Amino acid sequence: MSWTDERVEKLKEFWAEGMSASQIAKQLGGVTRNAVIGKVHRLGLSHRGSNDGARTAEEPAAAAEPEAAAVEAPAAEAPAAQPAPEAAAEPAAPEPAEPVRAVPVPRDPTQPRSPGLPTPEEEAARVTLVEIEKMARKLDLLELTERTCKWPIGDPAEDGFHFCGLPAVAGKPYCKHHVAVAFQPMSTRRDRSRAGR
DNA sequence: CCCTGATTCGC
DNA sequence: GCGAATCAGG
Repeated sequence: MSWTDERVEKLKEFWAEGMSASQIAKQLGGVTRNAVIGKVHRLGLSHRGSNDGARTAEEPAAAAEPEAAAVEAPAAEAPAAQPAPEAAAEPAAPEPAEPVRAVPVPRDPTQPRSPGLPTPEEEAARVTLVEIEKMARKLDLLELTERTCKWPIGDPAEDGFHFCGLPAVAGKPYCKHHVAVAFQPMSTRRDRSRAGR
């Protein structure tokens, strides 16, 4: 791969957004973080903190690039409710390098659930969640990596919001505990709706 | 050990 | 110009 115009543009964009070199490298593909860093330096856009004379592209989350826009909250799944097929084989599961507020919290353990179906297993899962949360590393958004559990804990809008942060299962965005609750196969759903087939 | 960016230097 | 290897650090 070479530094085409587009790729350089993305590089600038990502770098400006605060992505790490390795993250950018993964995003772009075909390059290593070293390549990215090298290019960044050659472009003279090192210091991210201070904007140089030229105005930098500071699009919050430009919907320009489909790939770039693919920066969805990895925890966008509805935990304990439906399996997330995305984790199966995803080329890109970029870290949220931007303020994520659209994170569907796994449910505040203290809050009652949907009145109607407190499934025994859901109940169990929920109880388990609070247990897991107790041992969470409580990582900040910026501290997340591909090897840390990205299970959100708390309300993103609130103060003590954090992520689980325990070692993530290889290839999945969550730790083994949260994988267990997040990727529950359609189970104990004995309602065999005839309509289904 | 995981990760970060910075620098060097042969290509 | 490029980027792997290396360095220096968290």
